[in-house]
Amino acid sequence: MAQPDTVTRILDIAERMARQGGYNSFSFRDIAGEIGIKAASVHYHFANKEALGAAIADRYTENFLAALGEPVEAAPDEMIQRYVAAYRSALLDDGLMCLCGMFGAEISDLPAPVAAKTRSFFERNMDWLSNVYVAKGLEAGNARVKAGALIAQLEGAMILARSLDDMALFDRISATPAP
Amino acid sequence: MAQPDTVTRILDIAERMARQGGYNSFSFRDIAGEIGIKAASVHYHFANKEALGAAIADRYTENFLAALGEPVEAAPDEMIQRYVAAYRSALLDDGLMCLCGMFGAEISDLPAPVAAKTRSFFERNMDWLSNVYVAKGLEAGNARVKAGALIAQLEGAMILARSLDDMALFDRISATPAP
DNA sequence: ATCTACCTACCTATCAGTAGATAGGGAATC
DNA sequence: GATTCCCTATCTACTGATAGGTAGGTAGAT
Repeated sequence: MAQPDTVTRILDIAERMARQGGYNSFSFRDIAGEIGIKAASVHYHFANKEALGAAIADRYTENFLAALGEPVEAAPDEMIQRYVAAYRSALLDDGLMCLCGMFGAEISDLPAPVAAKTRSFFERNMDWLSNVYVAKGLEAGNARVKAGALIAQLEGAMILARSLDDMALFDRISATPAP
Repeated sequence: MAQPDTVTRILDIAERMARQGGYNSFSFRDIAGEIGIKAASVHYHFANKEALGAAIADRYTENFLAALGEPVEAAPDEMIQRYVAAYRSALLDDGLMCLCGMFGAEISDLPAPVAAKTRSFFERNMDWLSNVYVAKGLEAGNARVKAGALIAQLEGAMILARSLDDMALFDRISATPAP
């Protein structure tokens, strides 16, 4: 079997629940129940809910960026394709919303540490994509807006595809300039 | 004073709370407290939470589409501008997320009636915008994807602008083609 | 006399969080 | 080699707050 350790299982379950229904949709009780331990035992690993929320946002960001590699690792167009593919995988392989897209929508209601990690996800993604667009020849300011436009479109495309229950729409949108 | 009636106040408060933190962030208790009545009295107007959730999604959709007018009311480019302005107003005038963007992110965790209203918001918006793009000369299929791309970008731009606390980013993104 | 819009008073379920006990393992001490 | 001690990971048992929801009553207007 080689079950992952308890901390990993807590993070996995909390992340999955949060990516379905947001910050208020995961609970210590449900997580514990799924693992087969008691809710109080989850508190041994994560002092409180905002610590767990921040932990899943942090892990999500690290994994996401690690999967992307360095922004200058290949030709800019290939890196952009890779960026789109990362969202595509989150949507289709996981069958879930982007965690930070979800938290981003809820940002004004999140505990400060969770909001900060969410913001950091977008800042680091903006930086990464800006570097790609700069490598493609854009001026820094324009690169940043272009980065924002792509991130926005991909987050929105996830929402739209899931709401309309039409996953193929994600691919069609992510290949289309918006305005 | 001319306070709006209780039903309207309930809807207003529930909508505002939902647009901040999602479906799980508004409660009969909080709504009642803000109006100055008891939680049980809110149940007189809305039998249960999913009825209230569906009601705010429905009212939001109707108001949104009413503000847009008919898709062929003016030149296509002007209608697109008007569409962008509707999101801009939701973000900047209200200072809130789009209700259905929020519900769309949470769609897999919503009670069926609320999910249906959310889906309906996007379907009707897709129809409306598709008509604009058709009027602009696009073939129906392409118009639909173009519509999806713009809706996605605007929903995502709201998330991004709020997460990065940079409202000007919304305007820059909504004027920029994404991929 | 009925309807509207509220009320009090309650229910059961769930929430995050805490205190204190315990079983087992490993390491240091005798 | 046995004993002591501590650490880890869990447990039981609880708290106070909050959730959605219900039953039944009531004052005032039509």
